Amino acid sequence: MVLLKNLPKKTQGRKRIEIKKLENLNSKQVTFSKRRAGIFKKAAELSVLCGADVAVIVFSTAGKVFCYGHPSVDTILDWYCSGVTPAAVSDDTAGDKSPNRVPVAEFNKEYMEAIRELEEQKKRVAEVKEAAKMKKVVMGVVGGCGERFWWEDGEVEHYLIALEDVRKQVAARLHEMKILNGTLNPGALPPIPAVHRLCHLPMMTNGFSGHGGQFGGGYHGFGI
Amino acid sequence: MVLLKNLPKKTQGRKRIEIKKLENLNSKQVTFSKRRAGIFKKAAELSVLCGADVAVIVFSTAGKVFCYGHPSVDTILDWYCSGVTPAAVSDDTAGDKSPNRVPVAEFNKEYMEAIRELEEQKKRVAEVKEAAKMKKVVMGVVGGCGERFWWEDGEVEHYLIALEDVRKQVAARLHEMKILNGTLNPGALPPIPAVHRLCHLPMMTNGFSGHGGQFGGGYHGFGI
DNA sequence: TTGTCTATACTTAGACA
DNA sequence: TTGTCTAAGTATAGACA
Repeated sequence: MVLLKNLPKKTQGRKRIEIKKLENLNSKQVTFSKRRAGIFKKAAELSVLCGADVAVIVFSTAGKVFCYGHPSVDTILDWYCSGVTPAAVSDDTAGDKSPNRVPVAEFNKEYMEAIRELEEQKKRVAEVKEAAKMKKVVMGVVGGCGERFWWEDGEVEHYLIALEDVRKQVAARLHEMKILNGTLNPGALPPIPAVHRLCHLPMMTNGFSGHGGQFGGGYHGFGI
Repeated sequence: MVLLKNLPKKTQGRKRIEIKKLENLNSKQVTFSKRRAGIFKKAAELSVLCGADVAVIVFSTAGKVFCYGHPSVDTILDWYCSGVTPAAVSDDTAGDKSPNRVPVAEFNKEYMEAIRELEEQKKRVAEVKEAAKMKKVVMGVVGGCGERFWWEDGEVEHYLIALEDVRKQVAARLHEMKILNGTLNPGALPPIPAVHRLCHLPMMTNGFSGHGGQFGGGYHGFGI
């Protein structure tokens, strides 16, 4: 039975759209805002529900950065970049048969070729590395691509770590709060100083024993 | 009018859940899989619809890494870590009044304090930096946290860049394909070698002129 | 660990403020 | 650029394979 009352609808409601580049600038911006918030919320929910650690980084076409991370974007990036995952830490000399490698050998020929080339490059790097006599120093990158320096003592490292800790706390507190409710506008943030790429967590090379409580208080409770 | 036919429903349908830690291991794992896929799909859609560049990194509690990125996770991380965003590149000496800074001055006292401490740390680092006589060398980190070395010539850099290019292509091709359809299982991936944190894109310190076509062919078309 | 199948809960396009 | 309002398009909880 169909109601023919034909009462005027206030809106047409949501309309299906194709997933393709939005041409209208305004709707593109609006959609970007809404969906970005949606993704952050989903990420936060995944984090809470499953205890997962998540980082989401989004660049708008205008070049603005938006990000979300739990326990913090930097923490996730540190883990990711240093490959601290137990399941992922594999012996690089084991070759494709290692159970820890991605089982994509059959993906396609192109992939196989790339892998081969990758291994070759690795060998070359290893050679050069050895040629460099393995000279080791403590070092870091500060302030951006153009401002590299190095030192051999541990003093500077101390400052850098302290610096990072502070920044982490600030960034984490800022982003974590109320993301779940969509209340906080996860706005553009200042870029992470390159110093954060410093690999200063040698104790984390083979486990995750310290996942949760990096910042003492622990703002796992998304509340507030 | 209510239909009292009372025909047996096949399922109860989706049920509302609280956003809190799932205790049941199995449902936690299932939820993790489904929602993770959902987020990747959303990220891919955002990327296509709005031309945004996105990276999503997820660590399961088991320590597995799952990620999605467009144009690639590494590219996004490079941009993020080096702070190449036009809108985000600000004069660090400008202080909180700089229009490019996040307008969160009023966020709360804690934040203000943290910022203050941050600035102090920065000064200290700057001091030490100067004390180090700004000695500059080309350097990198290869293989992980424990294997640092440096060199002064540009030859090694060449290899490292080549290495990264190859890896980028492989990773990008692997993750981008069919994420939109949820067809490809965005499985756990090998960790990014620490070498990727090398800041080797000095030409990207002040603009985004080369966003899209990093890999020649350009796999913007998610199709296939 | 992933795919399928409902029935629902949740997200969001479009219009407007 | 964000919030509101609807109606409709989607994602997904739970059960099973």
